[in-house]
This record gives sequence, structure tokens and C-alpha cells, in this order.
Amino acid sequence: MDLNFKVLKKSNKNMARLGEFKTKWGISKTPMFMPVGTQATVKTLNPEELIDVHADVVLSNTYHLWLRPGEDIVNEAGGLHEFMNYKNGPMLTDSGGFQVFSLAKKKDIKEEGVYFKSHIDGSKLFLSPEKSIEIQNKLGADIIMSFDECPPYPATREYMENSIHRTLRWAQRGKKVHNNQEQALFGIVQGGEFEDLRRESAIKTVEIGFDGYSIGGAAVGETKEVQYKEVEYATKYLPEDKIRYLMGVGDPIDLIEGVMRGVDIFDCVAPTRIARHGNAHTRNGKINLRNSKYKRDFTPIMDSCDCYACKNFTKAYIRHLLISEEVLGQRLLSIHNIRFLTHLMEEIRENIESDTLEEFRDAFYSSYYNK
RNA sequence: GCGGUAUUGGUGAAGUGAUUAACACGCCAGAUUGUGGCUCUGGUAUGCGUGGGUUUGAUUCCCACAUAUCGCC
Repeated sequence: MDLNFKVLKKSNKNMARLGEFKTKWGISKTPMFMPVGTQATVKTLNPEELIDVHADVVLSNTYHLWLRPGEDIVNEAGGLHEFMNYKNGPMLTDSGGFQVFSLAKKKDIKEEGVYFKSHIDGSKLFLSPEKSIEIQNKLGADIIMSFDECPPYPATREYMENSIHRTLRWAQRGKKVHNNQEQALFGIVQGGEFEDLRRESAIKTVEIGFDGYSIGGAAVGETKEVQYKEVEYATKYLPEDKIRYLMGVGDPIDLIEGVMRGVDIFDCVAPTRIARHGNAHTRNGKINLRNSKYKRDFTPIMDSCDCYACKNFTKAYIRHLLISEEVLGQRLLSIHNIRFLTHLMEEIRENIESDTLEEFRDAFYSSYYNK
């Protein structure tokens, strides 16, 4: 399904663009950050809280839902939105390609697909492009992903070349079996740090033709410089009129840098994961609320933040919750961190509108990183 | 009053006549980028109740004292 993506304004200083797309849930504005709800839940948050933090698109995961509770059960429930009762915006499912990379200890990547073992019970599993799309068709997210290989970093050129060619063949096979016309299907650009391979992957993925294009294999251990180059190598060859999705990137500065290189949407587990480990984003950098210096700090995490945690609770209280391992502490920080990023994206959109994104980037950088 | 036992970091404790006093918890800090939620990595006793003695060397052996605890009168 076409998402009717429209570019409303383009920067003339960099590749940033303001846009919007349409689904049955309404208009979604880009650039946007999407929180991750791997197992049909953004960990610790309920749907009302997702609305409060201005979440729009929410991610979920093919691999996890395939294993539990199974795509048929989600389908019988009426699809992901009904199952988890999230009605505020579109949903997106990842294909499972990344899980093969990140959590399968032993994997056997073959032309037909990937053989690996379940992280739950060790049983033998097989995921293929066709299988992934079939599962995603049943899960019923608005946007679904092609099944790709996320190659490790560093990888040799030879490995990467074989990998992107296989990912291209997989993309074609997935597209062929995609049969839910209410879902947009995205292709994924790989190629690691190699400029020509990113280019080839981008051009050939576009030739196959998708409703949007993802950039994968970023933020897997390379430096930020390399990461930004990888993004540039890909976005240069992606069509203006389709959404560009940088997968798995969510460090605040990476969002700004990504937007300046033409990325429209991002997702990342970081805001919720670091929250569960006691960290909060602030304009003056990331802070660890478990640190003893907050024992008697009776001020909010951020005075200027409009999230539920900042409007109602002090650092001292949240620290106490974290130290006492009370789940409310993890929840309040998850709320704050997601809101921090959605607010950052709102500011990014305003600054594209006023053509001041570079100044905004510099100001953000100096306050966030020069503590 | 007499006799026994014990005394190791913030806590529970292991241990040895001689290289950096184990481990756990706590505490202190760090990590975390398409999530294997509640994880991982570091740091954390210049000292083994106090004072004396034996010894080349004592936290480990001896004596006294202090404290705790048990039993007896």
C-alpha cells in the first residue's frame, strides 16, 4: 500500500526534509522517532502513556511474536492494534532479520533462508523471506519490512558483496509473496561501510520497487563518522518521494545527523532500555539517576520537559524507586526518555521549517555533550 | 563469681605462621543504538576487637584486657 508520502519542505543547506504520510490512523509527520515495542508492548508503558509521550508509529517484532504468542493468535485478535489496544498511530513490524544477527548464537545463513535456534527453548527454527512476510501479513502492521541479512561490523568486502546480493534476492522473493494490500512493504539497504556497495544496494532495491526504504546495518559497532557516511551513501540514491527509515538508531545526536542526511523515520530501543537501567536524557547530556549525587535532588529530571515524570516527580524520588528496584522508576524514566526524543523530533521539524537545523544541531551538541 | 565459645570491610562471612585476605550482598561508577526487560563491566578491608609477647615473619600461636554469647553457681 502506498503511504502517500509527501515532502512538504526541503532544506537548501542539507538533505533534511519535512514530510507527512497517511494511514488509516491519520496523518503522521516526519521526521519522526518510533518507540520499540518488541513483544507487542513498549516495555512498561500502557497505550495511554504512549499517547502522552506523543508516540505515533510504534514498532513490534516478527521474530518475537512468531514464537510467542504466534502470528495466528495475533491475527485472530484482529491484528496487532487490536491485540495490544494501540489506536493512536500506525504500527511497523521488523522482519526478524536483525534478531538472527543479534540473538542467534549459531546461525546458518543459506540461500533459502536462515537456520538458527530459538532464544527461548533452543529449538530449531527456520526463517525465510517468504515466511517473514507471511507472518507480517498476519500480524497486520501498517508498515512491514523485507527479510534481510544484517551483516556484522566489521565485515570483509567480499562478505558484504555476497550479503547484499542475497538480501536483494530475498527482497524480491518477499515482495512476490506479499499479499496484504493494506500494508506498505519496505526494502532494506545494506552494504556496511562500503560506498559502492551501499550505492548498489540502494539502486537495486529501488529497482525492485518498494513503498519505502530502510537503511540497515548501521550502529552495529562502527564509529559515528562511519555511521553517518553509511547513511549518506544510501540516501543519495533513494527516491525523494518515498520514506527513508534508518533502522535502530536513536542516540539524540544521531537523529539530528540522520535527518540532515535525508532520513525521515528512526526507531531505537535505547530510550527504554537505558531507562530500565536508570539513565535519563537531558538537554545537558545523559544522566544516571542511580548516582548518589541525586539522593537529595528534589528537582525534576528536566524543568522544561512536559512529560508525566517531570511534571510530578523529583530526581530524589525516582532515584529511590530505582535503587529499590520498584518498576515505577523504570516506567517514569521510559516515559521521560521517549518524550525527550519525540520532543526533539518536534524541534527538528520546526527547525527544518525555519531552515535553522544546523544552528539547532550545534546548540544541541554543545549543551548535550559538553557537560 | 566460675567455665566455654566467639570477635575479619557497610552486611553475611571464607581463610592462612610468610606472594595482591576468597565469595556474596550492599555501596560507588561505567556501558547499553531494527530489545534474549529486571543485564553486563569495573571499583570498593595498607588491614583481620585492644594492648603486649613468641618468631626471620602473626590476622593466624601465647598472655592480659574489652565486648558479645552460652552454661553453671
